[in-house]
Amino acid sequence: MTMQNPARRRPPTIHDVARVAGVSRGTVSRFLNGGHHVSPAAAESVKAAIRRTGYVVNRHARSLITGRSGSVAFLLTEPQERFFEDPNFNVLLRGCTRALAAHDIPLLLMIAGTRAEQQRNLRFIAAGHVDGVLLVSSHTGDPVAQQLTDAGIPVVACGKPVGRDGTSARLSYVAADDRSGARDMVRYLIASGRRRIATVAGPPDTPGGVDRLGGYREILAEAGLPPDEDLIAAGDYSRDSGARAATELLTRRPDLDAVFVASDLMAQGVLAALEAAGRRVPEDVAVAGFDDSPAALAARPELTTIRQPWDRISTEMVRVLLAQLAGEPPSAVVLPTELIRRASA
Amino acid sequence: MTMQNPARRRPPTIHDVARVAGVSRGTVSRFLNGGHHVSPAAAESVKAAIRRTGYVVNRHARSLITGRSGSVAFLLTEPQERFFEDPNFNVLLRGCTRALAAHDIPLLLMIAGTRAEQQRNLRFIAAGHVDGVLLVSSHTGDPVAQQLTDAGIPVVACGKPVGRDGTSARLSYVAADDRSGARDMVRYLIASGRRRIATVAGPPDTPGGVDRLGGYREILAEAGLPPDEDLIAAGDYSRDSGARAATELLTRRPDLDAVFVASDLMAQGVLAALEAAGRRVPEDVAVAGFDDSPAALAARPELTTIRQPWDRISTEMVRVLLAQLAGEPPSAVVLPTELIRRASA
DNA sequence: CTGAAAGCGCTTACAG
DNA sequence: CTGAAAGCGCTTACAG
Repeated sequence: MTMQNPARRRPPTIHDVARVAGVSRGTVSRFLNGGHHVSPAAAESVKAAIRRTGYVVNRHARSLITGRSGSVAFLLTEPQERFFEDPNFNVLLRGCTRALAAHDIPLLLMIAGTRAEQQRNLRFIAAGHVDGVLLVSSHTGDPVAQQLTDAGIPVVACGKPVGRDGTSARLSYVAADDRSGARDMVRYLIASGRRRIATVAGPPDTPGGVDRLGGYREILAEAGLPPDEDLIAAGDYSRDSGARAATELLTRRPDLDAVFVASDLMAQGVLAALEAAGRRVPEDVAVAGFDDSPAALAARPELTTIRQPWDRISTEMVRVLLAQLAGEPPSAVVLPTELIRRASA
Repeated sequence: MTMQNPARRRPPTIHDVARVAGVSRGTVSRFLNGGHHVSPAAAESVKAAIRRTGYVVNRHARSLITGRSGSVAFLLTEPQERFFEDPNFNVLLRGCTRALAAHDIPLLLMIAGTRAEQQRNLRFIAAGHVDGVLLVSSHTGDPVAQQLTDAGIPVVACGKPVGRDGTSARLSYVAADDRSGARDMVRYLIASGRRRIATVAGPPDTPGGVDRLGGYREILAEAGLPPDEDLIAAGDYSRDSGARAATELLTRRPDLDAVFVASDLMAQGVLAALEAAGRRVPEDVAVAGFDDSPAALAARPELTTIRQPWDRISTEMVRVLLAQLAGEPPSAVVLPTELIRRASA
């Protein structure tokens, strides 16, 4: 770790710019930081000097004095196997990276699947190496959000935190309207004539697991369809768990004519199980997914599903975080979903 | 951007540690940087003082003086639509993040799909804000690798750069053995009795596009099968392009009995086109993919494919980059692939 | 082995 | 509006 490439010459500093512009370093710095208290003439010559020298601010020096790093962490505490398999993750990560880049803010990617990794990242963040955190973590048991807010770090979570109590009121979040999306889909299934509608829910410690199931129950009740726990199974958002849940549902209720599945990936598993059982989709059984991920298009038949506005979710997360960095209080943003009709239902 | 959370008190500095340990700041710093020229007794008291104060080094101050940022960029110059859709991307990104985290090195994620984004990121990197770059970019026309090495930045590319000339000899890379993987698969198809073996190649300006096609041609020749350009089509690694290519191949050679496809995603498209044409897989036509991505398992039937060792690719990329940061010369690493048998061939 | 001191590049009151 | 100066927290020769 000792060698420095000799071809790499030392970049120009604020001092070089000041000399070329014929002003003091303080004036250059003031120009860089908003241009207040800088005369138009001075501003002009500084601008020209910056161009001429190719000056780029040294963020380390700036951070040392301001106490802010100018960067943001994208922290993934989800056990990575599951979430990295989720195509939504890419859209979210890309969106956040882009939205931050528009503000010249680098994104540090941090993965904390294990407890040890969580601690290491927490120390790093608490040491002030990032100004704020975009948090992706959907499980209740996860103490990271609380620890971060306790440490005074601005945090914006992706998805509604489950089991929020009073102490976590400081936590901002951005989420799609899971409940409303579920309601739309089940209403659609009923409207297309289905009556024995099963569901494969997500884990009960995730917002998607709770609210999508809640919406399903509500619409069934509103339609006067009797509640039936035999029509309800749960998975862990993986493809395999969807297949297992569907097999179980078919055993309990062989007469089911629709399955509302809480994720596209699980819906792929449901399709496989239905095929293995000799059921035709959508003729015998309608299958509806959730997410409108690439998995929905890869499925055969292509999935009717609920689109989550991932592009907007990512830009909103960044917007809310930057607002907090600027001193505004935490806020919650819930975004509408959209029903996408394809071949499976 | 002005408010500082008042609850966030100033973290301990090296000065606090020195005071508690009863030594000078220089001694603490020497302890932190390898412990050379520090007596065992001093080391002990410093260690205790660090624990007691909860000291964490201020990386900005360190970077300011060492000229090194202690961080690394993961730079994606691929037009993002395509590569973010690629499930391999996740595995690679996660692997690199983890491998770097083991060395306490943060990863900055940078996306440069457009020319403007490339320039912005290039400026950021050349300004010394990262020590090295893990580069993902598979297209020849892409000047980023050259610009980075010209600027004296250590770079490790993922995949063999196409059209390398003498001037890019400084560029390290880590890649799977595409040619050998393609040879294995075509040999397997021949061994299972196929004789009219078509291929859907990748873009000719990507290493996968060149070497997988090259391996295909070689084995056909070695087996004494006549070369036939009608059996060769190309896609752009997207699912749709695979479907289009397969449709074209079926028109030109309706008698084909196998298709070797240069990616699993394109193979999904090939499967769809074959199904639409009424061909059974693998009975009428064997289909083989490449990558062993999640797409291979999502396909129906599940794909026989070539596994790329993405875990090893990512750890090797990080190893080679760290070696370069330590002063070692660039190097190339080519990793073996593995044939995975499933239902499609 | 260890301390005192200089300096990395920047920002920010403080005077003028 | 602008300059001179202090200081952010650290590393590194330099003496001892």
